[in-house]
Amino acid sequence: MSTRAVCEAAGVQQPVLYRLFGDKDGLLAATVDHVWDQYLGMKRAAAKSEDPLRDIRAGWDSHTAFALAHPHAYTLMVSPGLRAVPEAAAEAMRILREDLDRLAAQGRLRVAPETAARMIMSANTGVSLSLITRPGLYPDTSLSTLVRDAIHAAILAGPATPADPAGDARAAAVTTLLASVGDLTPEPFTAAESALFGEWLTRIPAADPAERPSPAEDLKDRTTS
Amino acid sequence: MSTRAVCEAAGVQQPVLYRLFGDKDGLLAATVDHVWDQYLGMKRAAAKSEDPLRDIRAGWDSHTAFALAHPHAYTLMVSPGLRAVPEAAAEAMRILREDLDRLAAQGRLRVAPETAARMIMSANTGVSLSLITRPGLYPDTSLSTLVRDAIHAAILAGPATPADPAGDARAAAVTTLLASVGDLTPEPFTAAESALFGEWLTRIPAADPAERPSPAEDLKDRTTS
DNA sequence: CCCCCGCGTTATCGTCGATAACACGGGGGT
DNA sequence: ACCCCCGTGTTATCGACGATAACGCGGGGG
Repeated sequence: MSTRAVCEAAGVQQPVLYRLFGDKDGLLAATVDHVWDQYLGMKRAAAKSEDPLRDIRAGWDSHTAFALAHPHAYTLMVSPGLRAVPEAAAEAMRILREDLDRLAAQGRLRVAPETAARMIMSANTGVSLSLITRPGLYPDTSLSTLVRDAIHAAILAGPATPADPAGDARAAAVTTLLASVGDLTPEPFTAAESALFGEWLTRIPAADPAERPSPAEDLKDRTTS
Repeated sequence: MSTRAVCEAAGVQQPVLYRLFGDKDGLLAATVDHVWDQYLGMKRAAAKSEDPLRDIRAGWDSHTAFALAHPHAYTLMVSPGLRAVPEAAAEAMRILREDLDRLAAQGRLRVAPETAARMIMSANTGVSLSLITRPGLYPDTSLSTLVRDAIHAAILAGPATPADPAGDARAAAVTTLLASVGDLTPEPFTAAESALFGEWLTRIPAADPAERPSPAEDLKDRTTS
């Protein structure tokens, strides 16, 4: 990317760019600020429900959806390249912390809101960046929901393993057998039997689907592209 | 960073750089490859214990420590800027997945090893990057441990199956699934499928501990690959 | 002994980031 | 009405950078 190219695209000459933004880094910084403004605008416009946990979940999903909808802008936003953009990032952290404060006021938080906010934000950016920059390694966007619920379960108070133990044990049994299905070929299973057996194993639901939040909620059209 | 500067620092002229690396991106790519080699070398040299969970925890901590020790190299490594480096990243994921496979073979994993590996890797890079690039927002390194345990708690099977360190997680998984095969009919299995599925389950022998690779073999196998 | 090719050099081109100097044009004080 | 003045945009230019062409040297094989 060259300043000449963006000036030609904007229909002006170079000096106006340097008058407006100082230098090239200034232009990049202004762009990043603009992306942060869009992000924060979406965050501030999010309607709040009476259940802070629901809002926090929606906040995570909207974060991931924003990243997937604007991958280049998002990588710029969280990229460490340019001069500091701490203000917008701190504001995002503050918005998240407000929801966490509400959760803490209800006695449902196990850790300090600041700590919970840092856990959520860092994990969320990590998942989003991975989904964007390594789609070959992370082909499934449901990863976002999995990590989200993992972090939320860790910061929430209450029973350590609230999920039903029956479905939990079943899921563990499925993964155990899936891990060892290779050792079962060619004895006692033929290759075809192992293939079908593995296929059936993946069809076993993990637990009662009504209990846990649906991961099928589409992340796509949560933001305006 | 200019090619002239690195050539002067190396005591050579520009054309040797272009002969060796093609162009500037080639030099950057070679640097990134070198960093990945260091990372993978550390990962491969890590001694494996008899407890895969301990190894996975140590792997997370060494990942974070590597990032904190070489922040610039790490940001280069995970930065999406240059041409693809999928091979080293895939190898890192494979190394992690080997530990997770061992965990799954012991019946202690709730999700598929691939899924668990992606959850761990994405969250770990997210935490490491946050600690590096936003030290003002993430002043405490213990964030890494918190997120680590959150992810691990989410992928680990519940406190069920406390015994069976010796090896019969497979048999336990078989009995678990046998007990719940009735709940799987008529969905997602037809009666005939459930019948065959149950029959196959009974054909699975108890795991033979000698069949599993020993940690020493594991290590040798890794270093040769 | 000479040839040849891997390796390094000097010299140069086009482009880029950044700035100096200048040109236009409309609003406010007298 | 006049002129001053500054905000805005232009042309011209500089130094540095990425990249390449052309050349030179030196040691191993026919």
